[in-house]
Amino acid sequence: MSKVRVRFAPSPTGGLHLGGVRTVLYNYLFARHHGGDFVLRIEDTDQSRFVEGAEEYIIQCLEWCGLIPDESPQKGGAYAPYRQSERKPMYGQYAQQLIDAGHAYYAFDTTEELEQMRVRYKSAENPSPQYDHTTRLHMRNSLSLSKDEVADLLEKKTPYVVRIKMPENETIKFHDLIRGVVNFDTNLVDDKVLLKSDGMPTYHLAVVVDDYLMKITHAFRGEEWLPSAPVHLLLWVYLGWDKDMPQWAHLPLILKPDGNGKLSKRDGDRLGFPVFAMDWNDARTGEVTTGFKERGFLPEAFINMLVMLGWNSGTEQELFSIEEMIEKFSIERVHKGGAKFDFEKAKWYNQQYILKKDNTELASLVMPFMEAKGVITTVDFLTKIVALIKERCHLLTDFWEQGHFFFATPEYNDLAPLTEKWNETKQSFFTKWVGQLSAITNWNHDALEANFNEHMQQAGLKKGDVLLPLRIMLVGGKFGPGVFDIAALIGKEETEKRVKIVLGKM
RNA sequence: GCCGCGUUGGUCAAGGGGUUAAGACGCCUCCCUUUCACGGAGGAAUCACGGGUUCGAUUCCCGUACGUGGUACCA
Repeated sequence: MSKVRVRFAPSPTGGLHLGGVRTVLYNYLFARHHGGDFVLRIEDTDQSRFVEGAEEYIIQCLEWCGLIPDESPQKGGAYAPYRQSERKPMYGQYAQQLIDAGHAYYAFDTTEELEQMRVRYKSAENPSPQYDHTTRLHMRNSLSLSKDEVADLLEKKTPYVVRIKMPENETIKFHDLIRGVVNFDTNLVDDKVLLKSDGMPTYHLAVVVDDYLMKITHAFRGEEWLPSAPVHLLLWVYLGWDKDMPQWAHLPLILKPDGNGKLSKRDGDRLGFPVFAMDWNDARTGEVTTGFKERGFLPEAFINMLVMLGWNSGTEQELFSIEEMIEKFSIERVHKGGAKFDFEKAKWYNQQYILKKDNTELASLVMPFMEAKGVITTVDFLTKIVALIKERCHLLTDFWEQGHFFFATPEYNDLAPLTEKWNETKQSFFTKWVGQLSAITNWNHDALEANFNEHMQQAGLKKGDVLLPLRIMLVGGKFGPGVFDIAALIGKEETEKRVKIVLGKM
């Protein structure tokens, strides 16, 4: 059996959708599992949709995810070039081969003529008429025109496209790795354009030619490609390459959490979660769309969450290292049905990885998020804080929410929980306690707690009376890790300062 | 409209002719902790519908419904 070769073939038109990353993941895992190659091919045949920077962005996303291709436009490889725009000269001959064999034909119809055809044949039973065996003889193409007319049009450099001539009354059958046998009736498939008037191939021709030339053995793509699969199957046969045709797998869609339908960037904006892997800065509109990375996800967690969206190992295991995924992944265990994206579950995955992560490493990952909030600190100090608050953080951005009081004195916007149950006893207890703090020589958690308890008992108070007030004084709210841990970390002076500030407000 | 694909709790899902139909997220209760969280123990909640086949269907077959994708010189 030949070496496994798979490919991810995005078109550089915008942000990298989480469904795209999952397709990359499944390709990558499959390739690694079988000791094969993973190729990145850029499908930029539509120059009108080309977006500046999109290709570099895709590469960066793959790097962040740790899904590095073996061959790519940047890296090169034995099958270069890996950008379809740079492969343009290669497609024409195959289109010609198809024409010569009678499996494709020239079509000279203008956009307006196509539009007229659709209007003319449109009816209640047939709302979207196709360019197919029922209509092609009524159009201007090398099937309906005489040889001389065609030669003349060609001679005059009349713009044309090349269309596949779909056969009549045939059933195209193929085996999909996920869905099993799938059938299509060729009468219902239209004569897809293979070569555009600008000489560029459409996806349909390009995907077949490139998969053949690049010796792709397994082709994984989204379910939305299933209806055009018969065109691709036929092309493999007509070009005489069917012995080398890759095995197909059409991946289920990732759906929006509410309602139905494919998950789109809009849903993310609407429901408040990212859809793209990384921030996407659209050069055309100037719009910035938040990505999972910038939202505070760890790449390992992002990948783990994605692998489980449509695949499972058949066991109860949910957390997998990339090595385990490679070992256990199999395309046959991919679900047929689409999966609704659940941001809560995504956050849970991230939390699991935060909990596992070494504190020092975690601190360096959290650092940029702190700096973005204007916090200036050292990895050393941040490591201590991260250790204390990590178990209540789902995202890297949560560390600021949960720990900002370590870096700045709280603003005490809401002291109501304190004032409600405040009294003279508490006032004098805290005044007295804060007054003797300077005498404490070993400023640490245990010593502080012992000292506090001693004063508390002398004043005839209980933990329930004074612990929460102390927390609010130090933190500014009813949250955070143990109070004495906080006091130990922020230091004696800051502790004194905060207690006095609040005492002054009571 | 037509064609393709799909349908197990709110979500991700295991399973597959006879089961108390796993597990996870989320939700609820309790324990731990005098905050929150982590951790622990419980709980509510599911086989879209109708026909077959069968001693027996969630599982197999056929319909229906619903959803979704496609029906471009976009991928």
